[in-house]
Amino acid sequence: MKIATWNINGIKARHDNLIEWLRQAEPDIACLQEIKSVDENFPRDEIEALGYNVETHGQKSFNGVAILSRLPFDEVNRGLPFVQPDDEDIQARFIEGVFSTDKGVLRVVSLYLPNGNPVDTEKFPYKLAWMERLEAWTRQRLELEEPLILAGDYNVIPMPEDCHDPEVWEGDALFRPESRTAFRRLCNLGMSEAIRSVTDQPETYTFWDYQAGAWPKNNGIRIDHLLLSPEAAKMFTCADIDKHVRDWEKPSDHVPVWAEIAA
DNA sequence: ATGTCATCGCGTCGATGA
Repeated sequence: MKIATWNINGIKARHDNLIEWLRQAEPDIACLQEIKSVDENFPRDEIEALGYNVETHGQKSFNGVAILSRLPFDEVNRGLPFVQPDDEDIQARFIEGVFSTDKGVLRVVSLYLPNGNPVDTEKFPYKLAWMERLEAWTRQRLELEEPLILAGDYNVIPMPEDCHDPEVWEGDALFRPESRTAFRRLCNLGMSEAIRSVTDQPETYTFWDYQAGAWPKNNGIRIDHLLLSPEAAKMFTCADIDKHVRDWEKPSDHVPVWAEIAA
């Protein structure tokens, strides 16, 4: 089973690219971020025609996540649960789907972690608080001892080798020690990272800025990740990045990342 | 670390977010 994640940077702008990629890559489950659309406007018909069930958690203009799945959804949960009762999450950044496979239950999350810049505004503490909530949620889910995959745009550069020039990223919310530590804490719960399970190569990127010729210069960063619970990691077979998609007409600034598990 | 892009609001561009 192939599970992919892709920040498409707007479903309206990326519709044709998404359809083409689904045809070529044939993921069983595709987690999308930044659909930038309300649920009613998400173009489900053509995607459903390709054999996918579609569940979205959208909002107007910004954010928005979705899961496309060949397997039917047994359960869908929208929004990362609150830690504080007054901490109402109005930003659509989290959706969980539950599926039944031959090997049993499979849980997949599509998440879009807050960017956190500029760091001297309320955006950075919001990012860190969101990561704390994600860690608490994950800790609870791990008690179920089920295959669980957290896929999405984490807006975190885990290590210096995950960017072209670490000095440039010094102080940025994507590379701040607090962000990296929070990501590491999540991994240390027992979640393993799909791409780093198959390669330790530097310059393994998932995002290239639209600006300053970042793509032709390969000035990229690795911020899209798939984290696997121990039960999912046991079934893990391979992972890769669909880098070629960045060369298409009207590309997203992110490319798809995928993992395959024997289920 | 800016050679950009997507979205919205009502406007043919500016603000905003990334």
